[in-house]
Amino acid sequence: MHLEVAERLRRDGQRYTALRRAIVGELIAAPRPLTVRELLKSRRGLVQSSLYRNLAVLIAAGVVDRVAGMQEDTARYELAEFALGHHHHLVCMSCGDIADVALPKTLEHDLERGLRKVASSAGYALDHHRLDVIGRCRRCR
Amino acid sequence: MHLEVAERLRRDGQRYTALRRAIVGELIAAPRPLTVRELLKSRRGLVQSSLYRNLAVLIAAGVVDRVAGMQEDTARYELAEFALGHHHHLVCMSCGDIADVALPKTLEHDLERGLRKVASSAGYALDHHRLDVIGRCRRCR
DNA sequence: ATTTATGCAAATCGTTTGCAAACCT
DNA sequence: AGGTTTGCAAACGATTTGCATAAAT
Repeated sequence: MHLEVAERLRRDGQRYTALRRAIVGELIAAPRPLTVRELLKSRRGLVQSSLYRNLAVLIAAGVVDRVAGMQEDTARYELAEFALGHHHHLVCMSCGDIADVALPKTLEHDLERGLRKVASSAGYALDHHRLDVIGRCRRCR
Repeated sequence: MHLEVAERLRRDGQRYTALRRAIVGELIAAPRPLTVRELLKSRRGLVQSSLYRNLAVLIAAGVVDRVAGMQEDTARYELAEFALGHHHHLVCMSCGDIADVALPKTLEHDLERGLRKVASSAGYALDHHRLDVIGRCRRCR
């Protein structure tokens, strides 16, 4: 994975520094998208501004995706699709927790096809979509 | 529409003040979700804090929904589903513009069914979903 | 040697809150 | 009067930026 990431950064004219490697390592280890606060706690001595700057670089290089939580005041970050595959998010409306989910392939396919049509008939060129499933997690039921 | 809104506020123990009426009026007139900045410009003398407070009241009463834009740093507001019907958003990844769209009924229905299954098998109780279609609008093609 | 990344502190931006005056019933 | 809403200013929290130092090529 690190090799792939390094390659993507190189293609974008960016270095794969120790800090970036550490951040990517955390994201690889995490079972779900992480907030900046979580990332900061995971590594002592990690500085906010550097973290934000590196996340921006990683996003620009297509290595990381920024995803919105329930209350959109705190962003979360996860590895990009090339690493995690296409998926969506289950968001708990009570505690804000997030889990990754994938749709059945046929449904995802139908959806994709429908969206392309809907987008083009509105004059939009479809790039991608994001789908969040809002509900209550096991603990918050 | 204002009658319906008044009723919902009343049910929530809230008044339908002139300011709230004005805000709802703007949202009714708008062809798409509006930002706080847009709402502020639309009415001279409208104060930020009052606007935010009233939006909170309207959201709590189920009259308004808050929706996330592309770069989730600026929220947008629109009338709730009871007024606009269930729909999704086309978001321009270049200019950030937003348009409302609906999926074909059968697709929406299949999606709903699939999501319920996916959610429950992850231990979540489905509440609702949000689907954003990201692309480039006509002008940004 | 020159460019790029980092840490630290200060600045920004959207949003929220405290408080006193205005409003409604 | 008694509780609610409003305006204004200050407070907040997430994110960004300026600048001097450290690291990488």
